[in-house]
Amino acid sequence: MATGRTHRPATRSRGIPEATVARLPLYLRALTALSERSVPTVSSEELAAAAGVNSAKLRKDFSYLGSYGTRGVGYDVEYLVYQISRELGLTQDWPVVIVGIGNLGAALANYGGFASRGFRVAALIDADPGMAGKPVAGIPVQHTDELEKIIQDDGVSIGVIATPAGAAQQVCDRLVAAGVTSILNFAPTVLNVPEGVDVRKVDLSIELQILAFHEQRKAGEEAAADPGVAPPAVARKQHSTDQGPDGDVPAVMPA
Amino acid sequence: MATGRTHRPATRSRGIPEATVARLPLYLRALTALSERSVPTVSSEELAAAAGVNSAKLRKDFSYLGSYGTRGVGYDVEYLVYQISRELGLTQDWPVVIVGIGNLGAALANYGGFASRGFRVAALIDADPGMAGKPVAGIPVQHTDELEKIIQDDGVSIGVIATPAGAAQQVCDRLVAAGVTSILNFAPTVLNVPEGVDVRKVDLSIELQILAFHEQRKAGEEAAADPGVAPPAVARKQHSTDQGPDGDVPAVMPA
DNA sequence: ACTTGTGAATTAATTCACAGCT
DNA sequence: AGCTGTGAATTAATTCACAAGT
Repeated sequence: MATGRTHRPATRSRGIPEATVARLPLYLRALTALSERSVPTVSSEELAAAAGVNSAKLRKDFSYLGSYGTRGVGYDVEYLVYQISRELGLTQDWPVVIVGIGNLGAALANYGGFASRGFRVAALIDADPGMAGKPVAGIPVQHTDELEKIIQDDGVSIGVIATPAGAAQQVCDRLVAAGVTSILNFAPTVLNVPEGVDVRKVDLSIELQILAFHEQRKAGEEAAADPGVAPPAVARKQHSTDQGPDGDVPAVMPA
Repeated sequence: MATGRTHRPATRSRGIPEATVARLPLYLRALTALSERSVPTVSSEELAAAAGVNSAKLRKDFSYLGSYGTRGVGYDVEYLVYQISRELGLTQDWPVVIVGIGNLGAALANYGGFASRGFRVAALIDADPGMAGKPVAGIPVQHTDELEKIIQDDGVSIGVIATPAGAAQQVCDRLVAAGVTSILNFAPTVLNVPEGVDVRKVDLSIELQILAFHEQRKAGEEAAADPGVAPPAVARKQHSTDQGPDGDVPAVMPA
C-alpha cells in the first residue's frame, strides 16, 4: 500500500495509519491540558513527553495530518487542538447510547470526560424493567424495548455495550439493525458484526492476563541471570510506557 | 532482534511477540468455552473463528509456544488450555489491589471473571475515610493509609488504578514504591513509572475518539463516490473485527 | 541556533503458500 | 485427505538522521 498508492491531491494523502489514529486522542489530551494553562506553543519534544511517546513518532504522526508546525519554534497549541479535533471528528456532536446499566454502565454514564469531548449520552438502556425511569447520572434509564426507537430518533451511530457477556451479541445485533455502525464493547465476548461496522473492545481480564505474562517473565529473570555474553542495557524490552502493538483491551462486566 | 538472536535451546526461543501475547487471552477464552462444552479437539480454522482472528495468524502465534497440535487433526483443547495458561502465568495466583472504589472500582471488584482466572482481589482501597470498612463485593474497603502494608503483607505485584485522574500518579508512585511492578490504569492520565514497571491503560475516552474518527470517515465516503478507477473489493479497510495495531484503550473514571 | 518534516533504514506484524506429518 | 507448522513475502509501524525552513 505504501508503494502503489493511487496518485492523490498531494496536499493530503488520505489514509492515516491506524497506529497514528490511536495516538491522536493522547496528543489531544496533552494539548488540552496545555491550552488550559494558556501555554501558547509547544515543541515536539515537550508534547511527546507529556503524551508519553517519543518525539520522532509524534512528528511522523503529525506529518500525516499536514504541516501544522513552525520550524525553529514548535506547534501552536490552540491551532493543533483544533486540527486534531477536526481530524478525529470531534467538532461535531456524537450521540451515544449505553446499554446495560449495572455498576459499569453507571460508571460510564457518570464519566465526566464524556461530554467534554464531542460525545453526548443520548440514552441509558437496560433490560431490567425495574430500572426503567430510575435516573442514573441525571438521565432516566429506558427499557430495551425502546432501543430501536431511540437510535432512530436521535440518529445514534455509536453504541456502548456494558451488559453481561451472554446478552452482548444479541444487543449488538439490535444496535446494528437499528443503524449503529460503531460499537464499544465492554463485555468479554467476541462480537460478530457485518462489514462496515467497527467494534472496539475493552477487556479487563485480557489486560490483567497480559500483565501477568510480563510479571511472570520478570520473576523468572531474577533467577536466570544468564551467564553468557549478557547484553547489558538495551536487551530488555522497553517496559513501562508504551502499550506495545495490538490494540486489545479488557472487558469489564458487572456480576 | 529476529536476525541476531543469540543461539538458544532450539526447542523454545524466548521472546514471544507482543502482538501474540495480547491474543493469547483471547484464544484461552475461546478454548475455555470449548472445554466447558467438552469439545475434545479443535482445528486452527474453528478456533480462529471463535476468537475472531484468521487461522494463519493463530497458527503462527501458537508456533511461538511450541508444537502443540497434531497435523491432520487439530489441537487438543484441554492440553492447549493448560499450555496457554502456563505461558501466561495463570497457573499461579496473582493477588491484585484495586485503588479507588467509585462506580468503576466497584464494577471491577464485582467482575466475576476476576477470580475465575488466576487473579484474586487482595484488597480494595479508597482515600475516603467514610468508605473504610464498608463491604464492596463482599470485601471491606480499606483506607489508603494501609496501602503499603497490604502490598507487602500479601505480596501484591499487580495494582489497578480506578481513581480520578488527579490522584492517579500519586497512587501509582506509592504502589511502585511499595513493590508493585504491573499497573492497570483506568484513569485518563499518562503515568510515569521507573524502568521495569509495566503499565497498561484502559481509556474510554480514547476508544470513543477512535470510533468517532472512523465514523466520520464513513459519513464522508457516502458523498465521495470516487468516479475514478474505483478499486472495488479489497480497497476498503478491513473494518469490523480486529482492533488494528497499537494497544490503546480508554480510561474510565467515576465523576 | 533551533525545530520541524520526511525520505531511508530498521524492526515488527501479518499473510501467503506449501512442505511435512498424521 | 487433511491440517499443522513455518520459511518467505508482504505490509505496517517505528526509528534514524538530516535537509529545509524560520
